Amino acid sequence: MKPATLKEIAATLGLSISTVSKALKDYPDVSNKTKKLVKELAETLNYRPNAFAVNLRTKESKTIGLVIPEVVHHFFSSVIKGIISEAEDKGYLVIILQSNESFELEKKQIELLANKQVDGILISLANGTYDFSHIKAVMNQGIPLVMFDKIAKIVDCSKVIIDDQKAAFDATQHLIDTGCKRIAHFRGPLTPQNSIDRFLGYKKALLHNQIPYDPSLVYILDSMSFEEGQHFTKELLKDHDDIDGIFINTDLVAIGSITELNKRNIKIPEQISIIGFSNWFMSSVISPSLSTVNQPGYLMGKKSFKLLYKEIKKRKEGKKINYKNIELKTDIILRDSTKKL
Amino acid sequence: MKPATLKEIAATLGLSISTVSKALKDYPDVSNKTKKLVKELAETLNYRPNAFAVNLRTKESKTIGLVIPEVVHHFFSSVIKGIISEAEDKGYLVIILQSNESFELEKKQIELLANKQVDGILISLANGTYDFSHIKAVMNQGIPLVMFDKIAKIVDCSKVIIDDQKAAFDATQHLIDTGCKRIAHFRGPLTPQNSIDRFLGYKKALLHNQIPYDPSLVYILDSMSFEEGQHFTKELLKDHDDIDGIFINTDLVAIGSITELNKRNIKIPEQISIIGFSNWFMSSVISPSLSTVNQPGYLMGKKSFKLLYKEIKKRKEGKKINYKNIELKTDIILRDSTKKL
DNA sequence: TTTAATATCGAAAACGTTTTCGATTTTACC
DNA sequence: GGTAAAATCGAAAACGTTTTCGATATTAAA
Repeated sequence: MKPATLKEIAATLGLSISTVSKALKDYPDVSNKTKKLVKELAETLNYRPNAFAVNLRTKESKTIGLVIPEVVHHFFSSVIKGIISEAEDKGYLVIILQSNESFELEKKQIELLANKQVDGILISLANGTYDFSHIKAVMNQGIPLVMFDKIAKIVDCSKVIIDDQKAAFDATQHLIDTGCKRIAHFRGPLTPQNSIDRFLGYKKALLHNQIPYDPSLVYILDSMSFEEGQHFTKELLKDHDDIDGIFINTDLVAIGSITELNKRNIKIPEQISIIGFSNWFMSSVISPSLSTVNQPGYLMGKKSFKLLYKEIKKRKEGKKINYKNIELKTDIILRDSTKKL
Repeated sequence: MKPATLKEIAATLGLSISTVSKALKDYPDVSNKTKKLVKELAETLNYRPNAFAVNLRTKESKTIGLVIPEVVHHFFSSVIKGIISEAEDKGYLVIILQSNESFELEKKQIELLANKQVDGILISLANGTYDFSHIKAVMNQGIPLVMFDKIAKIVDCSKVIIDDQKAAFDATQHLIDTGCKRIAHFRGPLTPQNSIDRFLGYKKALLHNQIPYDPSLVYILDSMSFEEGQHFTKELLKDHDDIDGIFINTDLVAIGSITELNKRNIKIPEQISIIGFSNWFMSSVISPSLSTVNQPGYLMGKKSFKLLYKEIKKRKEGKKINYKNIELKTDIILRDSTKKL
């Protein structure tokens, strides 16, 4: 049995399609009597407006697109959850696509979303993204877009981020405050902004405490995986014998590092202190538990959607959109992988 | 600047809308000459078919809906990844909604998806779901639907699952094989099928080894959280002093249990062996690392979409749909929380 | 040169909705 | 009873596409 349409309701009630439509949406120019009639019949026929027709007519789908580097990832899945719940609140659905940290894939996903005519796009950039014409292209098409977490400073659009530099500064400072003097840094790839900013925060903290910056203590990681954490810890121990602290870009890597140090019976934090970044759940349950920077994923998701929602509304009203930057607070979670103050 | 339409291309080329449409889709009844003309102009105008119009006309959106209990969850995010990648391969996009294990929310999400006219629905049921009329309702509307992992036996539809009972049997048997004689079980809530099946597998293994089944050793958990793992471990130790093994429904809970046992300096596995379920990543990095049942989330996502895709195709061709059940293989991952054989 | 076959195109309906604007009817007022 | 105002409704266009079917133009066959 086919779903009911306005035409059918109109026909059985001897009304026109237009009055039926207006009755259901409580237009002032239809009498209460017919409104009741229409609504009752709509109810019994279980009438649902055809979404495709509504989309075509109103030129909006109440759907947004989300592009993230990786789904199986504690931080990003928290963001997803925040976005979905906030979106649902406002009557929007979310299509999720992942770039696998690949520029080419990211480009493809963005185009897919543009072709599907989503009302807006939320994106966290892939590590491999070095060119932003695909982003500018969809923005030129008039599709509202906001970046979160992994952003590009060069692109003119709304963004919601944390202050990566400050967070990294605080993390490094904590290592220094607890007595570390030779502090290594496992950083991310060269391009993503937050990997740059965290590195700068690390450097700044050294400078601020008159500790000489030694480039040989900085290791550039590629995939930010558990295995890389193990591998570069081995490298570090091979290269240096005087390390007493490591600031590591991501918890997952830090956990790899801890695993390796545990294997070698190197005492954490007595011999080497470790501080991570992101506050993955598992950081609280490994041993020793990992001190880290808390990155509010769920909140970031909520804020990102809210910002996008405002832009979607402004666009519909034909108003000018002023890009906004939101910076979320981070804090340091002290656990057992760093010494007590 | 507005996006180009067929009408515009037709106008500037002095053709009709229909021939332009047909030219772009390589219909045989339009000459190569005009095909080339049309395609070139479409290219330069960067023509993209209006998705809303196509949806309305073809009555399909190339979009499916996915309802899961929880996004921030290692197993489910693996499933999501599998679904998304397989769907994209076939030209489908995925709208994700979460039920938060609530029946009411699940009902709402299903209706949302039905109203959006997705081409199909993938669902893993909430713990709280006791009635299935909302599922049957969308199926009666002709929307293909397949269940995965948390299914309901009573509903007649395609399903992809693991053999929970066998997996639980194997896990329990492994405890017995390594010398455990008083084995407790932390199970999930009463309703979900896999929580029932895992319990039955546990019981069956006891029976199979002539170990008496003691109901006081079975604890019914509600939220399957880390905290519940800690809490019920305390309860268990309070209630019994002769436990030498626990089979725990979910890794996250098992990790809570390990944390509690570690805190009390109870040696794992020497005093108490633990085996979990699902193989979350963190299970490999806590200490002691957790023996567990490997549940292939990514593969389950892929298989689920493939099954749904077949049903969508069959429906379009007007053919009858035969529901299928797919059972995926599991295996036991032996780590340090159980004794060696 | 006529006829039949084929190649090429366009008109038009349809998908189901929203919304403007004009037409008709009812009510209020003097 | 007549007029103006308000209330109530419907016709119709529009959104942009797909597809059927009929019309014309071109070619091949006789």
